Amino acid sequence: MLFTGTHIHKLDRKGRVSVPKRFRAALEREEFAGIYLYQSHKESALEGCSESHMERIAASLDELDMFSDEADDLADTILGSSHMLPYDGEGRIILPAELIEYARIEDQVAFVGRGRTFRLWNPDIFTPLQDASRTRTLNRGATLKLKPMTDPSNGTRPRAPTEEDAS
Amino acid sequence: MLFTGTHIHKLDRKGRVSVPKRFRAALEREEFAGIYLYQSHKESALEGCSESHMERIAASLDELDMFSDEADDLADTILGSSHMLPYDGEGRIILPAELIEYARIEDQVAFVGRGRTFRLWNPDIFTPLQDASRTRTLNRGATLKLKPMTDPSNGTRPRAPTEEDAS
DNA sequence: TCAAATCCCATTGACCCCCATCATTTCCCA
DNA sequence: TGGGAAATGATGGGGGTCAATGGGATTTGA
Repeated sequence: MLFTGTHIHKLDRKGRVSVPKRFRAALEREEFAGIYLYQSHKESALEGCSESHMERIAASLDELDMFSDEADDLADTILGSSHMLPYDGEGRIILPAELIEYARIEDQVAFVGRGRTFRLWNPDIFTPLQDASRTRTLNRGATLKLKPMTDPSNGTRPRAPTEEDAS
Repeated sequence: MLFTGTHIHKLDRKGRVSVPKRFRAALEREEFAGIYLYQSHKESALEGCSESHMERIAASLDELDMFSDEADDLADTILGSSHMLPYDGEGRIILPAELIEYARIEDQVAFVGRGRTFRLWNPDIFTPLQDASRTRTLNRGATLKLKPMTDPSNGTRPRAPTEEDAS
């Protein structure tokens, strides 16, 4: 139920690309047989997630002030630009032209796991960024402070994020 | 539940290596029958852990600001570069070429226990480092401050008692 | 009526299952 | 206590299976 690893697949001339088997397996329990994609506002990449995660995003947006500029912008960029993409019989999706263009994808697509979400990249763009990321992490001496062990019986998050988390 | 000791195994010509029995035993209760590996950002080695440990990493990342640069970097270097490697029937994994190259592994692999995680090394690289590290520890007179015993519900029992234990 | 989406089937190559052998440790009993 | 048998873990390799891919045929919808 985690998206991990980097999987590079081909974009065929019909605009189709196979969703990695591991990712499909992580989404097995979802009601909708497919994925959601929207444009990343930070990177030249696409954000991908499950239907239930998309609902979580919508719910979080609901909690922001309905009329704040921030909520407006997020709603537009995430919900407004998101695409619901069903698999075909072989577990492929059709990448909409708008998204291909936005992420400057050519003939290959890198599916990059980020835990509960994932990203789609042009591998030629992602690889150097990942190297840079690794270097920054090393220089920063960053280590991740791990959460205390939770009940191993369910492995899920203990709570929903709150506004304090953003501070 | 702990990874301890150093175990050197052979990498065969199909790129497979046996995971030490002791390590597999430590992972017995995991849902996923296999291990996760990713490139260490500090050493010429691979970091290994269980699925539930990877879940912990993902959950910890989730708590950082979703859009912080640091969380982004860590997600790319850990979650994005991790490989989910299932055992075959004999308890072996296939080491991806990318990881073999990164850790400069040749025909042997050293599995080095580090408690809740472990590392994979080229033994020729690890052994001298281990000697150096032992010397440093001695010179420094380092001592470890032990945590108090925690609740008996999960951590303390090393394993279920077997009939042999009665003897 | 045309274009795009979906279905269907063929191909291929990597991965995984299976079994056979080898090495090591453990066990048993003289 | 030593030697040998049995059990267990590590290693090697063949071949079947399935995920990824390509492309034609059929349907859908504008």
